[in-house]
Amino acid sequence: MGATSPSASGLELTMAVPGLSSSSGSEGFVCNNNNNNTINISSINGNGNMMRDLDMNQPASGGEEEDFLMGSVEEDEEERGAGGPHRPKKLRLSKEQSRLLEESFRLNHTLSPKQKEALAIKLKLRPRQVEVWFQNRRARTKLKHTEMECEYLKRCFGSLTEENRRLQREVEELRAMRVAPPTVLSPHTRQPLPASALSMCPRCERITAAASPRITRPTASPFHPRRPSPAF
DNA sequence: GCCGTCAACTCGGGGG
DNA sequence: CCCCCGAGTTGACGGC
Repeated sequence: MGATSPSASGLELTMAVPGLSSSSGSEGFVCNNNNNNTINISSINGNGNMMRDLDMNQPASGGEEEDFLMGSVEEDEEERGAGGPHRPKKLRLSKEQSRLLEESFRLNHTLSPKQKEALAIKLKLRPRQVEVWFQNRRARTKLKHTEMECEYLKRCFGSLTEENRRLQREVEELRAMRVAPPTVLSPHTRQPLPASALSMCPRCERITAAASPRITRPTASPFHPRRPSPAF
């Protein structure tokens, strides 16, 4: 589904801050990535994670998307914006990053700290970003599953409603028959069977002797084979 | 302009 | 107390 395909067409990640601990407490961190672009991290959020002033996106310069470190960073763009606390520009993971994340998600839906660290280094993301990606990915998976389950239950509800209606009709018909109940003779004794021994075939809607399959059809059950019921 | 997607956030709770 | 997680929310962004 769409979860695996980031719609980034032309926007690529440019942030690269490998090896930053989420509780390092350092500020004003600046580093260069492979494309000689600078990343400026100038503040820390409440959890001790550095979240602000990360310029992560620039329009791709028309190059190959293989390189997940393309693009450039404008320094301090956030700093002059309104003064208040603003989110950094939205990170769009590159195709390669998404692919690798999906791949590791397929192998494992949760990451150990070591795995997280390794993956973060591999992807040139912060461990926190990898962690968030996995959290969101799990949430998306669960949501998708819930939606599928919901659709399935709706279908079940529909078919059960229909069956309920049919059974109600049968009940009505049986009630009507009580006025003049049919006499079914036992094939063994040739005596009339009690009403409790009778039942209605739902398909042909004939009264049959429920307990003995040999009464009306020697080789089969008194009822026709059931329609396949929805599998739970 | 609206809407869907998604990275990143807050909050509360469980486990060690 | 710390770390991690899930749930819910926010806000940037792209597509229409």
